[in-house]
Amino acid sequence: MREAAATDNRPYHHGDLRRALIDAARRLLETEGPTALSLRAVAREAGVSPAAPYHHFKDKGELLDAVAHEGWDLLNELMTAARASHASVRDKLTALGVAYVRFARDNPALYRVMYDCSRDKDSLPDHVHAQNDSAYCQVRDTLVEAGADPMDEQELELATTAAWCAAHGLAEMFSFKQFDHLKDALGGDEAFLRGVFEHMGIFGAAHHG
Amino acid sequence: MREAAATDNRPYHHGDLRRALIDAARRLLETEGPTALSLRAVAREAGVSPAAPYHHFKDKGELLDAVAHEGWDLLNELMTAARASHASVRDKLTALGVAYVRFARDNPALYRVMYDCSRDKDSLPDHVHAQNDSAYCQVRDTLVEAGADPMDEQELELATTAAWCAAHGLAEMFSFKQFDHLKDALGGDEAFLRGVFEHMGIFGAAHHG
DNA sequence: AAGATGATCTTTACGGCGTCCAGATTCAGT
DNA sequence: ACTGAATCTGGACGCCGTAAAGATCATCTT
Repeated sequence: MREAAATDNRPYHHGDLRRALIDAARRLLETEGPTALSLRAVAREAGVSPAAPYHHFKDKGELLDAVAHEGWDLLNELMTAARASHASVRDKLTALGVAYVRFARDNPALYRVMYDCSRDKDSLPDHVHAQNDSAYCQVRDTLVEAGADPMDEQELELATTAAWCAAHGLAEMFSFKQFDHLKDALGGDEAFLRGVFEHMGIFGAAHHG
Repeated sequence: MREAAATDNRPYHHGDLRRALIDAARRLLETEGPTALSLRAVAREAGVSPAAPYHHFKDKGELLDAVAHEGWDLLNELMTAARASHASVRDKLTALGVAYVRFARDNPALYRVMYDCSRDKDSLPDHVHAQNDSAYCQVRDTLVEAGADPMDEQELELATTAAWCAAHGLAEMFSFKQFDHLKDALGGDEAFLRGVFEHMGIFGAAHHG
């Protein structure tokens, strides 16, 4: 299987295999789900031998880390946009929570990889928690805007952590069919989200009534 | 618990292999972690051939389902006890939340299996959500005690769901080392838990000053 | 220009996995 | 005691992650 075929423009050395592998992994993740995401399948999808990825990633875990990294970046972007597109502090908080859960709903496999990678290391990636434009910091800063005392660091961290936990919990519960009838009764996913947030006293969704 | 005769005494037909397999799985889960939990390893631990489990479980998933089932039962028991051992409604709610997260902290591998099995089916087990003494119903009933209107079914379900999500989110975040400094600053795991719950407006942990 | 060097990719191989199948063994009902 | 069903073993298949050794190619040195 040398070069022979003129149509097979793939050279022996792939241009940017690292990039291609990450893309292939994300493609597989969307189409086949997380259980189908084997290193060999990714290599196959990228049109390369099963051992090729080892020249770009130490092991399967490192490839998944790279995929997860892009997931966190995307989430950070979405939350930045959500925060920016509302005026009042209350609306910003709600929008942040809704954007978070919506991301998890729209990218369930990616969301899972993001937390699975973190769990394997007992640690979230730095750019999720520490970095300035991280999702964590966006929530924290908005809480300060909302009146939290930035001097009382512990309370502020607790409140941000509480918000993060609440959003993550809702994101994971969201897909269970046990809540389908509630979603229907309330008139859709979005209303369900806001309804739950209302009761969490964190994301302060608009209360009706 | 029936013992597995390690000597040559073992009869061809195991007494209760189904039971022994579940116990072996739980033993492996505690000692080796969730990644080491293969069907073959479980069979090995139970002193039986790799194909033997197939006479008691359709596939690996069904064995995990059985393990998860016992996990939910244990969680239900712990929450029943937590609820019963406090007088005031507020203390009951706090105790329920703390018991939940404590269970996840003390049985991380089991907790993981419980939700992985559910996610694979997009559905929580019935006896977790519907059954009368389920964890869900315990929280819901306590919320009614706390003054929630049982006639307003939707609001009650939303509040219970919010509590569930909050507890699950905290349970999953708990192990990340990002929060270690907060735990230390607050004086331990327990204080951290209560601190977060305080901000969730659900489990109504001990009032702030 | 020629050759050496190192990076990249392939081939092959190993052990472990989930699962199926054909036998061996034992139990239960006649 | 005989028969049939239930239970367990041994072996096989194709997948997986990973490692080692060889093939191919880009680049740097001279």
